[in-house]
Amino acid sequence: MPATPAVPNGKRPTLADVASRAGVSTALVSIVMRGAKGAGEATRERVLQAAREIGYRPDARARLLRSHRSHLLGVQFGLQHPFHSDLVEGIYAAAEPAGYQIALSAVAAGRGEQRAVETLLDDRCEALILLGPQAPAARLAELAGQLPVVSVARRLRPSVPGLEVVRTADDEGARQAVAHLVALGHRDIAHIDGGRAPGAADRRRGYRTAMNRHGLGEYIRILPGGLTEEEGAEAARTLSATRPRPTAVLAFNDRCATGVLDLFLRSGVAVPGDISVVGFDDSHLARLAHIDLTTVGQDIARLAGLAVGRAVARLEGAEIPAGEQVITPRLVVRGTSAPPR
Amino acid sequence: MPATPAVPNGKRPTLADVASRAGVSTALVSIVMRGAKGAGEATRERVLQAAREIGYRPDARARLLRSHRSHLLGVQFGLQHPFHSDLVEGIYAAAEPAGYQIALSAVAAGRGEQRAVETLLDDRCEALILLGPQAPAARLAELAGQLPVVSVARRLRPSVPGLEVVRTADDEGARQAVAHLVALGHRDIAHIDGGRAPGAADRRRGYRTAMNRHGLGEYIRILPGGLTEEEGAEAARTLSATRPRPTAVLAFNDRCATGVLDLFLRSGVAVPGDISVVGFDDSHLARLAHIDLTTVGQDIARLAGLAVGRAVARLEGAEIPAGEQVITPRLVVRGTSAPPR
DNA sequence: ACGGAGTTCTAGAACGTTCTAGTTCCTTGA
DNA sequence: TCAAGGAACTAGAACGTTCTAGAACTCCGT
Repeated sequence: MPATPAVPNGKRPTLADVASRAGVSTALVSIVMRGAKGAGEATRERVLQAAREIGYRPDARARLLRSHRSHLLGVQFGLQHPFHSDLVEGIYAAAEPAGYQIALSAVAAGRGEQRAVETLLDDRCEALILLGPQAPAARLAELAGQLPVVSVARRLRPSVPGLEVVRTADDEGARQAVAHLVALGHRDIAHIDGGRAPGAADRRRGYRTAMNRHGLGEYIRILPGGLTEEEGAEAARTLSATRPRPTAVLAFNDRCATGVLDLFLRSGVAVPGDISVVGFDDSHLARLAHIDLTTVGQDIARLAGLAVGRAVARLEGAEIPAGEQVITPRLVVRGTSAPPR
Repeated sequence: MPATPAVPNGKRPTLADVASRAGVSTALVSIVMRGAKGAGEATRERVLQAAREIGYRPDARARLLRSHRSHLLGVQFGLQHPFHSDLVEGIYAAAEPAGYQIALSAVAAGRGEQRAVETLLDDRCEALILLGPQAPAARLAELAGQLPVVSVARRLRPSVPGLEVVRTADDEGARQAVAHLVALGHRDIAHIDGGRAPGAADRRRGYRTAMNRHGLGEYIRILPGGLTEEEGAEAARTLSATRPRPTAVLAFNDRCATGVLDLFLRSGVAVPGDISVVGFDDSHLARLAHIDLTTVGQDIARLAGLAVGRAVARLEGAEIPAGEQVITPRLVVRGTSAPPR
């Protein structure tokens, strides 16, 4: 039972408490706690022992207040996006070994991006990592003027000065999906798009150019969709009533594709027998055995690692040209795509 | 364009900067920024103007360091649980009007509860709200000895002293589900459980007692499940091969139920024609038009509000007896339940 | 015996706020 | 005219750290 309350008064133990117990100065305790050099082996042990005994934990806020560096990366993410959850998981994993902490700020109903970013700034984050930000480019530029900012999964055109961008080559992903379907023998391939969501424009463009390149321009059909299951199902409803019905469909993302799958199953359209379905993201969802979705894999760990990497590089003064890191996606073939019959 | 950099040197503007620009003391600026009384109307305007001009934002950490109160609630949640996302959303909404800020700390692969809680403590949170904590009761008790702790959606038995518990009456929920199915005419009702997940034991118990109470003890069948789609699908696979096949199934939660639904659809078992399916949580998932799941609704907004409320009450010194807040769930009947044929 | 070079340690000033205890100045009532 | 009371404002000490100097001590070669 190492951590009994053990505080003289009611307050939380501080450097001074440890110091007086170990019979040294607070400065020395600080040195020991940070693992800095400049303390004798014996004293170090004694201090650590004292700290352990009274259950001392350094006060992160006081620490940050004093030291010029905060080693804090602010991450803005959407609570309702599984893809963001996966990214955050990757960001945690990448930040720890680099010696940085993560401050999370969620975008949710009644809590917009503006607010989310403000709290991060108030917490003195050194850099911002924004997942799929929807804020206008001007706002991002303004932020980028204040501190390093990394935008993940959103293309910015023209590029905002000082802003780092880490994204998947969405157009290339769409091209790969189309190529896969064409190789299977499909010709009539529809696309359910993501409207104004980040990446949607690129995926739409990639689909269109791929179709044209394969000489299938006449089959191009883009249905308004979105990034939720409901919007996918809605588009699928339209699709299933269309004659002739396409033999394959590329959905904006996995959530959207799941909605499509579900509606098809319910209305007796066999997948992949009657129609092939391809998603985008390779989120946890797609990998589930009972969904088993063919999808365009975004390398989430890589995106996260790169986002952290760019932020850290900028912070550590590397004079890298602010720029775009584009990651090539990789098609993951699973059970929802097959030759048309 | 109100927020140009506008800082003399490269640093972020501070109270002193505003003070010298407005020609007053830092103390007065502090008063004005906090909206405290004790400043003249004219000066107040002048200070605010100066602050606006140089783009001043108070430093949250310095502020917290000085003022004894931090008005910070630490929230631990699971990144991969949609139900937690919904709760967090509700917590944000409840905390704001109460004058509290939220610090998020995620539990993810490679980042356990221990670590998540430690960072919250380091940030000097005043109270902890733990969503579905898995930590042993002893650990929770230890925490509760240090600061107010609210455990959401996990029953603790025997009750841990000093710990606040906010939860849904899981057993009652299961009873409602069974009653609904029985009223529809079902007798052979199976339950896919949640193993060691928070709430699972209570739901299991509720199912069992309800079955007995309706004189259906001989039909009791509990399949090992879990809280993910995969585990639900796995159990459904077993179930669909069982003869005689139950005419209804109560799944541990909505994710699990979704897995069940999907497997049934794929294997040609009609829902609700051949078998009725009931979930638990009423998360976003269940409400999706294409899933349309009958489910036991947890009042998420209420749970969140209560969690914040209890934490705040304890902080503001209300000497409420530490105790359990149990919320009665409400069955939401949708499209996956119908009379057996 | 002495100067230099490490080491190990300490005093005290930051960091950007809020808080306590005043001080100054204006009203106002007797 | 004067004290009392309040409003408007300020100086300076906190808060719990880290950082900059420098002090005290040891170890060496000369």
